[in-house]
Amino acid sequence: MIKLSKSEIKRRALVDATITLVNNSGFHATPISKIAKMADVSPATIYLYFENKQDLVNKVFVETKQAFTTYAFESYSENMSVEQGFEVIWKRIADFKIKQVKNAMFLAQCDNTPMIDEDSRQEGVRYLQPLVDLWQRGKDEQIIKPISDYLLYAYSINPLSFLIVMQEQGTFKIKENHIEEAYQAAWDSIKL
Amino acid sequence: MIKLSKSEIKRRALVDATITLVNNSGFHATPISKIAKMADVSPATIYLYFENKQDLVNKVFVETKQAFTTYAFESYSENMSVEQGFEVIWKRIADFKIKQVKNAMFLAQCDNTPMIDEDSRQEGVRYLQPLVDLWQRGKDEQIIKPISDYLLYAYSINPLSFLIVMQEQGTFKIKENHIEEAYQAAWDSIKL
DNA sequence: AATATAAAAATGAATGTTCATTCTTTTTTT
DNA sequence: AAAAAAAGAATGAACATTCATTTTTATATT
Repeated sequence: MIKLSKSEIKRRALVDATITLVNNSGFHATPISKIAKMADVSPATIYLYFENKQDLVNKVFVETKQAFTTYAFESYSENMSVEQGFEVIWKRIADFKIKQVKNAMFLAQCDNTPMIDEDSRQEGVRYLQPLVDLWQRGKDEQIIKPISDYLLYAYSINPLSFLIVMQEQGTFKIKENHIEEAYQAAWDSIKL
Repeated sequence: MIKLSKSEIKRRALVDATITLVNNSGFHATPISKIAKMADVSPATIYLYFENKQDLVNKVFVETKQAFTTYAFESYSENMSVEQGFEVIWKRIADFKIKQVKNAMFLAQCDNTPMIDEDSRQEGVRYLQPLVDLWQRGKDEQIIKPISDYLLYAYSINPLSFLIVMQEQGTFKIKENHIEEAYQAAWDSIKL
């Protein structure tokens, strides 16, 4: 267990409070004062860690996206077959979204909202490069449909976000067997 | 051409301004004063048409969702085969999202954000009933995978939202042939 | 048809609150 | 005892909503 410095603990509390409150009320409906209170810190202290409110949310977004993709590619290696690679990545993504619902919800809101600055949004996209590369290989080897990466993403990865949002809104509960079904649907829609 | 009353014209201008500005900046970052200005109306006038800012956005959401589903089911009839019915509905939805990007964007933001009150959100869901009924028939006739409606939606309908959002963020341009590809991927992922 | 009058619709300015950010002082660490 | 970190209160701007008037519309009367 790595010992965190006091300021690192504080910073994480801020990041965590931001995610929780933005999930509940949205970015602009969440006052700095509330984030400070939840992180048990003075409002002024936030400005020692971040330039301003916008910088705070941008950084929280980029860091969360990075944590997400790191998790997603954890058990993937480039010398796997395309099908195996995709399965491994897909299932890690599913795993992340189910185990870290809060973070997944936050990312979903960021992706569909003008809340994050364009630069940070772009940075978030770049972390997905390994998946894009895998798809390219899949197209070259004629294993994956020769369609745009956006279509591939829309049909194989993005649906999970929708399911998580639905789950959080309380209308739908994801069960064990759903994951396998969802994976099959994902692969069916992109395989050649 | 139906002649609209003066107040109906004004109301529509308000609805339209709301959608435009919420798309650009998000709900809480959009002041009533700006909506009023864009609709060429005094801020006070908004309160003659809507109870308050929250009521405004709730109503705009419900009405836009209704317009969307009316459009979606326009050319569908219950005596079509399951496959034909699905194709017809799917393509109308695609059509709506491409031709009415602004409205589609707005709905996507509403779906992923705590901006809309729970009641209005629920009301929006109810309009999709005909599609749910069609899926039930498809499952009974063993044409569609026996999986939850949420999974079916996630894999066949929702991906379009993602594509539209990407298109609007300027990273991706939907082309004619994409639609057919996307439809195939949608059907592939839900058919038995 | 023209005018007068009442009702309705719309307005711009005022109000009070909320909030991001800054400033000065205090506490903690080195 | 100096430097760094944190705090709480103060500041000023932005905003949703309301209020007192003005403008427009509809109706009635000549």
